[in-house]
Amino acid sequence: MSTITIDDVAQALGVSKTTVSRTISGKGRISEGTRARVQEYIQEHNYKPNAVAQSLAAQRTFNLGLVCPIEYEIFNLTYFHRCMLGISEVAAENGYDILLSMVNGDDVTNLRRIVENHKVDGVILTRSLVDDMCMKYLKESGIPFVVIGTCPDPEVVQVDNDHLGACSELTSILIAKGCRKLLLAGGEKQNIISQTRAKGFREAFRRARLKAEESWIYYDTEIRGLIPEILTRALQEHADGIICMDEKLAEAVLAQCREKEIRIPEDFKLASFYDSGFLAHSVPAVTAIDIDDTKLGFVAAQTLLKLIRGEPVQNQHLRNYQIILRESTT
Amino acid sequence: MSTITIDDVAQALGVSKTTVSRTISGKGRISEGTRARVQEYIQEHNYKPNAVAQSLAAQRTFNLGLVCPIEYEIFNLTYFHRCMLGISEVAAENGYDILLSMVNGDDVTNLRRIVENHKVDGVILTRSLVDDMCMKYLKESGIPFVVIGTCPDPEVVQVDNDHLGACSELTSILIAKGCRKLLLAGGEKQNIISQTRAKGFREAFRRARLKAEESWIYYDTEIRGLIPEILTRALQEHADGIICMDEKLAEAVLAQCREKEIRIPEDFKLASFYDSGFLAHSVPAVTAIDIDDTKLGFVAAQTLLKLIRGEPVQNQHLRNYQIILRESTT
DNA sequence: TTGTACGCGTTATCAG
DNA sequence: CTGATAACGCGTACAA
Repeated sequence: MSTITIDDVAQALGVSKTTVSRTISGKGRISEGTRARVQEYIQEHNYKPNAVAQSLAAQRTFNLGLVCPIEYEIFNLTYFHRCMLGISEVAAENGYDILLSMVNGDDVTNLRRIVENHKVDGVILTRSLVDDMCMKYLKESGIPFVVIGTCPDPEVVQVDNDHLGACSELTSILIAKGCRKLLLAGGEKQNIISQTRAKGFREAFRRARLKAEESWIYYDTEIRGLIPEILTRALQEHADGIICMDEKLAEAVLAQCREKEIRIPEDFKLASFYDSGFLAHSVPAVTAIDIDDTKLGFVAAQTLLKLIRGEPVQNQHLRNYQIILRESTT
Repeated sequence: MSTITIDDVAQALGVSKTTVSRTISGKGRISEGTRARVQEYIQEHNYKPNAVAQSLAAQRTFNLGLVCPIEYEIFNLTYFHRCMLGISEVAAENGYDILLSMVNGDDVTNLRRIVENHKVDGVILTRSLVDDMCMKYLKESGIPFVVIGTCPDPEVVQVDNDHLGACSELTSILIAKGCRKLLLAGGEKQNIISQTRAKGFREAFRRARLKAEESWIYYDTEIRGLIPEILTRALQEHADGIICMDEKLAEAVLAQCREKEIRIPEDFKLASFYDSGFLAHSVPAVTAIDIDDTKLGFVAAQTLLKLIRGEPVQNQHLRNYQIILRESTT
C-alpha cells in the first residue's frame, strides 16, 4: 500500500491541496459538493496526512515525552504502567503520541536528546527524587513539563495523590483501634513520596496527642533484607503493628510473621499502601489503601497539554484514594 | 533559550547552510578552517538540527514503535521493562527514539494511528498471542516489524529466547533426579510462549522414554486461584514436583506447601522460570531459569534497524538462558 | 572547497 | 468558495 500524499489527492480530484487540507481540518468554507467528493476519495484511498510534515508546519511534534527511570523495580513498574495508561488515553484523544525516554540515574543524556532535537512538545516525569537531575534539566530547558509526584520547587507543576492525607488517615484508624506504637516501612528515602507519607504518619499521632518516634520509621527497607530484622525488633519492643509502603513489603511481613508465629491481627496489625489481588486474597486479607494511578496519569497528561497550549494550570492534589479495611487490622 | 536553526548558524558565520550541514554530517569535503569555525559556533550556541525537519527531508522518522499491551500484569511488566532497556540502548546508539503504543486487546486503533500517520519507521511487538491482531495489522500495513516471541507465521521476523530448549533442559534435569511425574503450571494458554514451554516439557519426557500426561499441564493458572487445587491433586496423585512459568506462581506454591506442610525438596520439588531475588533468597531457595530479556530487546531492536535499512535478516533464537540449581530441587 | 536551488508534505496567507 | 504561493528546517544534487 503505497503512501499517498495530499498532492496526489488534489491532482486526482482536480482540485488544489488547499481544498483538500481544508476538508480535513474543517477550517475555511468550501462547498458541500467538493467537500463530499474529497471526503469520499480520502476514505476510499485511506489517505492520512503525514504527521511529520504537519509537525514541521505547525512547529509542534504532537509527542509527549515520558521519562521512565531504568532502575524502576517491580513495584514502581506497575505504578508506572498504570500511569501510562491514563497518559496514553489522554494523548490519543488529543492526537498526541508518547515518546519514551529511559533515563539512568543522574544521566540525563537520553532525555536531553529528545528535548534538544525537538522531538517532544512537553515532558512528563513519573517520580520525583529529592534532588532530581531530570527535573533540573527540564527547568533549564524551558520546555513545558509536569511532575507526577511532589517536589519542593513551587515553580514546578505537580500532580500527585494525597499521600500525606492517605497515610495520615490510615494511621489514625490504627490508632483508633488501640495501636500506640506503629512502624512505618518505606521505599527509598531519596524518594519524596516516602517522606510525604512519613509526614502523614507523624501528623496522625500528633492529632491523637501522641508522639511518633523517628526510630519507628524505616526507609530503604529492602524486602529480603530489613523486614526480618524489623519484626524481631518489633516483637522485642512490643510494637502494635506496621504500615507498609507497598504490597511487596506487606507480603514479606506476612511471610515473616508466619515463620515467627506472630498472629495477625491478634498480636500485630498490618496495613499497606497499594491495594492488589494479593493483599485482598492473602490470609489474613490485608487492609490497604487503594490508589487510582491511572487517574493520576490522566490528569498529568491533561495538565501538560494545557501547559503546552499556554493555558493556566495549577498543581493538583488528587484525593483519589480509598482505604479498604480488612481482617489484618480487625 | 530560543531555538536556533541552521540558517541562523549559517548567517552568523557568513557561510551557506550547506557548509553547516556538511560540518555536522561529516559528508562532503570542507576546509579544516571553516569546519572548525562552524563546530565552535555550534558548540557555543548548542545548535541541534530540528529532528522533525530532518525526518521530513529524509523520509524517515527515526522513531521505533513499541507495542505495549495494556493488560500486562505484573509479571509481564518486568519482562517488558527489561526488553525496553535493550531496545532503548540500541535505539539511542543509532539516533532513534521509542514511540510507545498501548494497545488494548484486539483493538489496534492506537497502533494503526502511529503507523498510518507515519510516526514510526518500524515496530517491535513484545509478545505474540496465538491470534494476534497487531501482528495481522502490521503484516497488512507493510511496515517493517519484528516480534519478540515466537509465532507460527514464517514470514514474520521473530526474535526469541529458546524457551523450548530451556524448559526441556530443566525438565530433563528433574527427571534425572528421579522425578517421574511432574506438573507444569503456566501462563495464559493463549500466549504462545506457554505452549512452547509445554512442548519442551513433553520433549524431555519423550527423550527419557517416558510420557508426559496432558493432565499434568495447567494453563491460565491464576495465582490465588488454581495453585491450592493443583497442589491438593498433586498430593493425592503423588506428583514429584512442579515447574512454574513464573516467579509469582512459584511463590504461591511455596506458600501453599508451607500451609499444607509439604516439604520442599524432600516431598516435592519446585523449579521456576525467571530468576529473581525472591527465588534466590526464599526458604528453600528455588531452582530457576535465568533469562536475559534485555539482550532480547537489544537483538530485536538491532534486527528491526536492519530491516528498516533493507538489510537481510533472519529469525533469531537466542540461547541466553541459564539454569541455576538451588535447594528446591536437591 | 563552497554556494544555489529544490524537494520533503502540510498549513496558512492572501488573492481571485 | 477556491487556488497559487510562501513558509516550516533540513539535506543534497548540481553548479560554480
